[in-house]
This record gives sequence, C-alpha cells and structure tokens, in this order.
Amino acid sequence: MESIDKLKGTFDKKYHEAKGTVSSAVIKRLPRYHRYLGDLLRDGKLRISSAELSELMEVTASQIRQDLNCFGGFGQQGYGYNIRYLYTKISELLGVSEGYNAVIIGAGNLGKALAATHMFERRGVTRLGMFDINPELVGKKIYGTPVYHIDTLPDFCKRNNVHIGVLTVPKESAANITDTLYEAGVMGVWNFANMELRSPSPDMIVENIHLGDSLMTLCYKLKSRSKEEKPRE
Amino acid sequence: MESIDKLKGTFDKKYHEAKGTVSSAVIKRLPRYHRYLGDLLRDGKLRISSAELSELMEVTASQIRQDLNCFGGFGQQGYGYNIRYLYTKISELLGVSEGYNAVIIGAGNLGKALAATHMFERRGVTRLGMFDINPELVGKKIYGTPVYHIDTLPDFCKRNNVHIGVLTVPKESAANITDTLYEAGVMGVWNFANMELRSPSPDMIVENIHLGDSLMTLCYKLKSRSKEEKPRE
DNA sequence: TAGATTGTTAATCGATTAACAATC
DNA sequence: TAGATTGTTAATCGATTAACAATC
Repeated sequence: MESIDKLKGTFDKKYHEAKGTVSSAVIKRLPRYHRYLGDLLRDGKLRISSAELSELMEVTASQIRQDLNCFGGFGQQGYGYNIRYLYTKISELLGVSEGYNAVIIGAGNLGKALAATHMFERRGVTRLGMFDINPELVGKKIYGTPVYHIDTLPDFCKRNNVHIGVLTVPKESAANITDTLYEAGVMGVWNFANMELRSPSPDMIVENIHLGDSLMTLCYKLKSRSKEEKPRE
Repeated sequence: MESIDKLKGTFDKKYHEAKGTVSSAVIKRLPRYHRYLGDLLRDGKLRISSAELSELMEVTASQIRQDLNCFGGFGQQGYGYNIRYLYTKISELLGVSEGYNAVIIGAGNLGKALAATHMFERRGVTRLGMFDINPELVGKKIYGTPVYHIDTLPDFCKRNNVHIGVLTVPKESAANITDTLYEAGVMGVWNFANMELRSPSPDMIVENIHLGDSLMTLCYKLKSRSKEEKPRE
C-alpha cells in the first residue's frame, strides 16, 4: 500500500509539471533567469553554480534551485549548471521556439516604439504587421513592418496564424478589438491600452501593462524615503 | 506590566506606519486601487463598500480592508468608503501632491511615446524637459516638452529641483547617466533601458521596467494553455 | 576518493482569507 | 434600534529559506 502511495505521489508531481501548474511567483521569475543566463552566455561563461548566480541576481541560491526544479533537474551535483543547456531549457519553457506570430494594433507613438525594438525577434516572436485606421499610414512600412488597415485585421489573423495581438490603441477601442481578435483565433493579447482588459474567454490570455502603476510606485518610494529622513520631531 | 506591553504594541504599530514600512505586496496594489477609485469618481459614484469594490476588482473584500488599514481607517462602519475621500487619501500616499519634477533622458521612439501621453501630469508629476545627444533635436519641442543637450543635464537638474529621471537611452549609457543624476541630486530613476539598473546609493530609488519579461510571461501562458488542451495521450 | 553542489524535504516566514466584535 | 459594514484578530494558505542527504 505504501509503495502505491509513493508511486502516486511521483505521478501527481509529474502530472502537475506537465500541466504547467507552476506557481505564478515562479513563472514571473523565469524571464529574469533567461535574461541573466543570456548575458552570461554572451560573456562566454560555461557553467555556474546556484550560489554564484544567486550573488549576481541578488536572490537566494535556495530559491534558484527550487525554481528550476519545478521544471526538471537541469543541473548536476558537484558541478552546477551548464549555462548553454539551462538557457536553452528556459527558452523552451518560455516558448521562444514555438514560432509565435504577433501583430501590433495601433501605429501611434507607442506602436512605433515597439516596432523599432528587437523585443519580439529576440524572443522568437515574429512581427507580421501593424494595423491602424489612419489611411495615411496604411501601405507604409514602420521599421520594416507593413501597416495595414484595421478593417483587414480579422482576415489577416485567420490567414496568417496570428497568436498574439499587441494593443496600443486608445482604451475605448481595446475591448472591441480584443473580441475581434478572439473570434479570429488570436489567443494572446498584450495590452498597453490604459485600462484593465478582461479576457473574453478562459482560452484567451491577456497580459495587461500598466506603466503608470510603476511610476506611482516609484513616487511612493520616493515619498517614504524622504519621510524617513526627516528628523524625529 | 501588561498595560505597558500593550502600549508599546500600539506605539510600534503607529511607528511602523509612520515609517512607511508597509509590505511591498500592499504597495504594489495601491496604484490599482487608485485607478479604480478614479474611474468610480469619474462615474459620479459617491460611496462603495469593500464587498462591492471587491467584485469590481476581482480581489477579496478582506484584502481591500486589510490593505487600506495599513494606512489608517479610511472607511466608516455600516457605510463603507467615501470614494472621493479614499481617492484623495490614496493619491496623497502615492505622492501625487508632492509636486515631483521629471526629465526624460533619450528622445528616441520610446522617449517620444512617453512624452506624448498624459501619464505624468495625471499623476502630479511635471515633465520639465527631455535630453538627447542628437543636435538636430536639441532646441525643438516634442509634444510641448523642450529638448536639451545631454551635457546640460546635471546643471538643469540642480537648478530645477528634478526628482525623477526617466531613462529611455541605450543600456550602455544607463549606468553613467544614473550616476550623473545621483550627483545632481535626482533621487528617483525610472529605467526603460533594457537592463537591470542597480541603485548607486540606498538613497536613490530605481524602478526597472522590463517589457520583454511581460511578453515572455504571455508566451509561457500561451504555451501552457495549448499544452493543457492536447488530448491525453 | 574527497569536495562540491544539486535536488528535495522540513522549517520558517509572510501574505491572504475568514471571522467577528466594534461601531456607525 | 436594527442593519450594515468596517477594523482587526485569528486561522489558513503559500512562498521562501534552511538544511542535508544524494550524487556527480
């Protein structure tokens, strides 16, 4: 009986892993590991121990080992982690090799800024096009990305297997466009519209960016900092 | 003896609050409360209970009451919260009325995009200027914000009581500019350079933005989602 | 083999939720 | 007063850290 329980335990764990039910705290840390390992790789470093990485990243070595072990034993006792191997594994976890396609909706300042970066390519995401209502922009290219009319969005998404829609439109149109995207089979939305976008279906993943929140946090910290310094009255 | 302990307890708590040592989990939620309350205010709503707000924000009512009480009793039993009052209080906490001044360093695409928004004004932060090396931009205005040469940055900061530097420069120059800012008395940095900026001093607050991390998280979730749907083999 | 460092379990810490007495 | 809802304490839950046996 005991051995069956043991087996079941193991099974449960593996099942869990396969299902990807990893705590969101861990998931949010993965991109950071990815960045640091990428840098180390570029520096030509071959191996690293959790202790060394812990110093670099200013987190505990324990946390690093715990985090990585949610996905499998990527290290080797007595040696540490092979940087190239670990980087590859984390890249895979993060979907870099899934060949995701993205479109940017809204060719305003922010849309342009995003189009100008290598943010997408660098993470294995292909920018297929930008969409806008402004007829002056349609037909042009912005940093190599063609601009199409927003009316052609649903068709384009269906035909080109678009996975991700990047929303840099005014908040008034965000919800409608999201529905359109969902109906056209797009399953991920990266939302820069200044509002909390809710997913129209549990199938669709919505990632909201709130830059303003970060600015406010900075101000809060600035304020508490100066408060602290005030001489005790 | 017991009563002294009790008093001490109370004192400790108040001291804690005054010092602003509130858990960072709570602090990160403040801007979100601020946004929702702002919307409610605009909608002309006067009062709200934690239960109602909880439904709106999709968090527990318990958490809302717990969070708000880190800063004081903003509500009233049997009534709920006065929206205008609560909004004002949270605004104050977040430093909206501190009159912070900001400069944007780097007048590239992202710098322009930030200059185009009302992100700063809306949060009580004044944009005093932008700085760049490009002589073609110097002297111009971008969405009403004058562009200066980067060499004049330290002087400008000292003379104009600049609190926040927004970094939209290539990552190579980020660390140097941060040191310059610190020496010129700027105590907050909002860093969009694609790297982990470390504060040169515990006095200086650095807020790092990593848009790419958010994109990766989206991809991870997209990937796990499709995995889940695969028929069990 | 001895030394190093992981993978993993157990202990600790902190954050969230539930419950309810205080009070408007 | 009775009803509603907060402020706050206690219980639960989850995440982080510490410790160490497994193993390269």
